[in-house]
Amino acid sequence: MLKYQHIAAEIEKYIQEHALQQGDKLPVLDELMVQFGVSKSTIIKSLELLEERGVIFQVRGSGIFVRRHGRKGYISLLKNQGFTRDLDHFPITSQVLELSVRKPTREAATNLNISMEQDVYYVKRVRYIYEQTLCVEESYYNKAIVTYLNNEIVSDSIFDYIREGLGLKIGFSDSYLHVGKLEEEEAGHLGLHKGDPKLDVETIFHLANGQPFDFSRITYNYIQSQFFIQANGHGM
Amino acid sequence: MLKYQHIAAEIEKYIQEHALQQGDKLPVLDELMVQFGVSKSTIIKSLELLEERGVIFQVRGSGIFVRRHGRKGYISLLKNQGFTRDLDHFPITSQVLELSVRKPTREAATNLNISMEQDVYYVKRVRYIYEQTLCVEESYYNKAIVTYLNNEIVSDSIFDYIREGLGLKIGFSDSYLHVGKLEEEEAGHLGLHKGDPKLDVETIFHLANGQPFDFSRITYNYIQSQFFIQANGHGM
DNA sequence: TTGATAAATTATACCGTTATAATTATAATG
DNA sequence: CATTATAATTATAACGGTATAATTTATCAA
Repeated sequence: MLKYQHIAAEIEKYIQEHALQQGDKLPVLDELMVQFGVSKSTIIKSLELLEERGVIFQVRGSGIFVRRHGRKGYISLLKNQGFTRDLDHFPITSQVLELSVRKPTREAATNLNISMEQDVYYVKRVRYIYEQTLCVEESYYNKAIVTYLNNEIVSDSIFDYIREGLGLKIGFSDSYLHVGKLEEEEAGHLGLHKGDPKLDVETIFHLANGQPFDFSRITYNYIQSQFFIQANGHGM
Repeated sequence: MLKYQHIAAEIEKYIQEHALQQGDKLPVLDELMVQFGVSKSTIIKSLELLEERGVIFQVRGSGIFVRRHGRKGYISLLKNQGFTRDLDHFPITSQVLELSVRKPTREAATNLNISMEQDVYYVKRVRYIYEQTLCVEESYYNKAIVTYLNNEIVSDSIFDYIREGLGLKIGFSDSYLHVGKLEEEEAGHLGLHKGDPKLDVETIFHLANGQPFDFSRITYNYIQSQFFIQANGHGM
């Protein structure tokens, strides 16, 4: 693990263990430098990482402060690993409805940037939180990249497997959100009624080298659907 | 304007003017250094900014590449200025339903971190795209920070006024999303029916020094509601 | 006490450099 | 020709430093 990542993790751990609240001040830069025995630029890199993740914010001339969202049980739309992290104190289970190799739909092929003759893994899952259905997920994985999947992997965390099992580096993702009304079939899976509200999230996941490897559409149960986004000033 | 911001803007302009597509390669670091006549760290800072904004991605050992989302007409959930930027080719208009000084609700007071006796500006607007209603927005501005508002400002861009008119620096924001069914009153404003789907987005906007100054809830017309989010690997 | 002014604190911009890791291109090998 | 080894390219990590801008604190004057 890189120095700056390690330091960032240490600082984050410190914040959690000491239950620091929004606005609480952290040690100043020079102090952190001495404390961790690294150069200024390394500390700055760590702090930038934490700022990007929404853990802290920095004010020139003033200091480094804790930033914490108060609401629990919300799913982050930025960490694209979703539930596993945010809802880790909640009992999440998966039911695999289908796992097969097939040809992609036109839409999937376009988003994965492959031809319609190339093979993909198709995965359809229902996710539960407590006894309630959380969402239905349909995913297409480019089989040229994600060469192998089985029921065990798919029941667990596919992304962990891609990282550790296949040794691939996951990069960025583009998500598109739509609100609409449930179709009959979707409503059945979610235990809701046709015409009820739904949130569809389409995401294209890319490797660190820019190749798209996963196109997925998740349909959320509107009753369980709470999301949050932390935006930083630079994007504005 | 800072050097690295200026360079980032130049690079972004270059990408747009030359209509570069996803995957197209930009000049290498050393070349950019020479081209802009600045040090390596400054170029790196510019590229980090563009990466954070989802404009480019970098691959070690390979190069700097263009990243572009293909779909038009989607509202970014990260640039919290919303429409003005994303939909700037679409005719967006506002109708101010109310502008008044009042005491905040308990919820607004909590989120603005003030007491219920302190004054706030209350703004209620409907936003239209083409002839369709896009959303209804209710906002509470801490009057101790946003000292003055009038109808003209509120019809235009409140955030531009806060930045330029009041000289305040806007920092980060926390947004919370819920999907639900429209109430009678909301449906009326949006030209929809009670029980139709809706997306509620609550956002707390902070100044760069961490003070919350605006708490707003936007209810979107589900028919016009298309959003996108670009996530970067570091957050994962 | 108040208000203005100066000083100290603190994060940020920017410079320059060395070392390293990932990728890609090239050469060597069978 | 395919495979492997090597070299070149390229972004990233990490060091250390000076200058600057924003904020907070201390100082002083009224």
